[in-house]
Amino acid sequence: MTTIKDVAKYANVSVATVSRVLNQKGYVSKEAEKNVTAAIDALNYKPNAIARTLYHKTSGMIGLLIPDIANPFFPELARSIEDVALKKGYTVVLCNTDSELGKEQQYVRALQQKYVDGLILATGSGSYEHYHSLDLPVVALDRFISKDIPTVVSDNKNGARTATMHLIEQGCRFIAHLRGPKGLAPADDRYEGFKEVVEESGIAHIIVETGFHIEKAEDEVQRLLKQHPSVDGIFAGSDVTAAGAMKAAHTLKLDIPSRIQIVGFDGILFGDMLVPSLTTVQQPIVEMGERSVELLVQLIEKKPLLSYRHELPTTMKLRGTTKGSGIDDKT
Amino acid sequence: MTTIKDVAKYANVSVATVSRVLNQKGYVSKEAEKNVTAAIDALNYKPNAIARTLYHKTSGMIGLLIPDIANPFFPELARSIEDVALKKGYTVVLCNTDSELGKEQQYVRALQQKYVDGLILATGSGSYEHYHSLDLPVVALDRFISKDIPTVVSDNKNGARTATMHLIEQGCRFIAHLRGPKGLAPADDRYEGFKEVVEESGIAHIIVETGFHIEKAEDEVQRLLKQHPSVDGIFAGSDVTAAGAMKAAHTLKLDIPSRIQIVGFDGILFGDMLVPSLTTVQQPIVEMGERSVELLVQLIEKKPLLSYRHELPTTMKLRGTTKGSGIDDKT
DNA sequence: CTGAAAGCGCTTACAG
DNA sequence: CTGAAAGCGCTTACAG
Repeated sequence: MTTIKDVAKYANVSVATVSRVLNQKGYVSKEAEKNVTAAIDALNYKPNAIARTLYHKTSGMIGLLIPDIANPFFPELARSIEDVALKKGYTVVLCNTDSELGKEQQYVRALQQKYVDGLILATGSGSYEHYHSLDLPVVALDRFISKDIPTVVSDNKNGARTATMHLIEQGCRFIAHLRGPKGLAPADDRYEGFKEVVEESGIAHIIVETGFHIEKAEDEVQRLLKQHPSVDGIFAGSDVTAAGAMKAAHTLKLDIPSRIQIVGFDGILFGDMLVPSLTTVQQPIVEMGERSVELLVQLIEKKPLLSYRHELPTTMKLRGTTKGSGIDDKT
Repeated sequence: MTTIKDVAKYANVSVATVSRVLNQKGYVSKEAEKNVTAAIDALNYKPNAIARTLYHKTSGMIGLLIPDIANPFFPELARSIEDVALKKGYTVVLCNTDSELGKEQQYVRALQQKYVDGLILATGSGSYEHYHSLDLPVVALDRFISKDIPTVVSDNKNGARTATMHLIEQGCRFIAHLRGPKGLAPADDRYEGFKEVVEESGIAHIIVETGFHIEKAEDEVQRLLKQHPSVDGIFAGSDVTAAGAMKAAHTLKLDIPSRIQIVGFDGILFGDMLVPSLTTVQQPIVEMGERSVELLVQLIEKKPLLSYRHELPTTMKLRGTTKGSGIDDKT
């Protein structure tokens, strides 16, 4: 690799002068600048980012900690984060933690040693104390960590309310909720929203613990529908568990949506690949990714934040697993 | 951050000695070692990876270039790559190129400036010349770049052969192939495998260009099935296009698999979430990721490679979209 | 406007 | 066995 020294020699100036034209700061004569630029071109010189990092203590890298990129909610999120980061000149290091504290700490340590400029946390082992002593900009995404850490979430509770009301409006009289992991704020909020609406309207309901696992959802829904044949609506805590519910309904030969209606949560791409396509609460996944990068960059640049909690609105996506959308409506 | 100097001062030795115990090389007295270790603990010292990188010209990072992490084939691949990399002490930088040469070059440049140790290329704009002048270890994954770049692919041709034969064995008499992008080696190989089998066996067939896009596949298959109602089997070039075919069949109220049978290619997770679950050619995704990291590390460590072409076997995954699997078989 | 020098935090010959 | 010194490739006060 050619270095700044080579360029300086070629242009007949000092390395300081080369550095000045590289960074467009300090005075440089037109003459010198021309020679340096020519030398850079001639030698195809690219400044060494590592040396710069060593001096500036800032690497232009951000760490993205997620549970598992193979979980279909995260690729879309990661994609939008990476896009914005690239635009802002940052590079993204991908870290799959499986929500294990050990892996999380291993990553954080490795990232800190590399002078990453900040972290986006979309994972949580449940214990977050160590992030406070981190002395590193951190943004929580789709998770709540603490009040002094900027948080980007979608409006899970209202999304859940809307979904539940939609099921009621479409005629459901006994609604099950497939509840995500207890203690995980988004799952808890969706549960709350569901509960509020069914209780306000006096609709029969039942809660099933499925986490966010498709197999678990499939098994539990099969059991549920056998035990309670009058269940005619399911509000799943995620699109993945909604897919599990659809499989269960299909196995029991219950038609969707005429016999049983299903609403998911997330709005990930594969919901549209299902048959019928999945009615769901669309999270603003792209905006969530964008906002979290923007906040992180503000933190990195030590600009003041207007707000520490960013709750983005969800939208109902009416498709084939509920009535009244015009699609797949067989009633 | 505490530095090696702080540790040296605390332990009453020189920085050289601290460095020696850090790297376990050179002679250090028991006494000195004890003091240094104690100082490291007391100060919670972590060596600065950037300074090390500057000296060694090796960063412990590898770049992963893929078209789009939101394309459901890549998350599983990225996950296995990241897992193996972590075990081997490497960190993965995620780069979505959209198969655009410009983005690709922008990334490669940024990564080189950061002294990444190597690149895994699972993307291709079609033009690869610039990788030869790169002077950086590179492995091609799911792509062929050139003979002197180690390549990891699955046995696409044989996988396609097996899939096609399976359709024939299950009684198909007119088979369509949804062909992936022309010029992309894996898509071309699958097409070749399909063509060989249908020609050997004299089965009626038709080729439809769908790329790897679900909407395109859905539209084209609808048109196809109207125009050629006797088509009773579809070999899709990917699981995503298979999902498109399933949607089309459903719209036309053609039962799967009794009226039309479908086989996908890839074996990504969501195939099992469909109803009926998708019969497909399973690529050894995890092994592909593992192998590519192993090869890259061998290259980085300048160890000799036994082979430059690694073709991993696929397996038929019999599920509900073809007959004879025992699942969803309604004939 | 420009260059010599110190420093970012390490590692490793080289002397001793 | 140990330390002083040079060097990895930059940047930026400081003098001039």
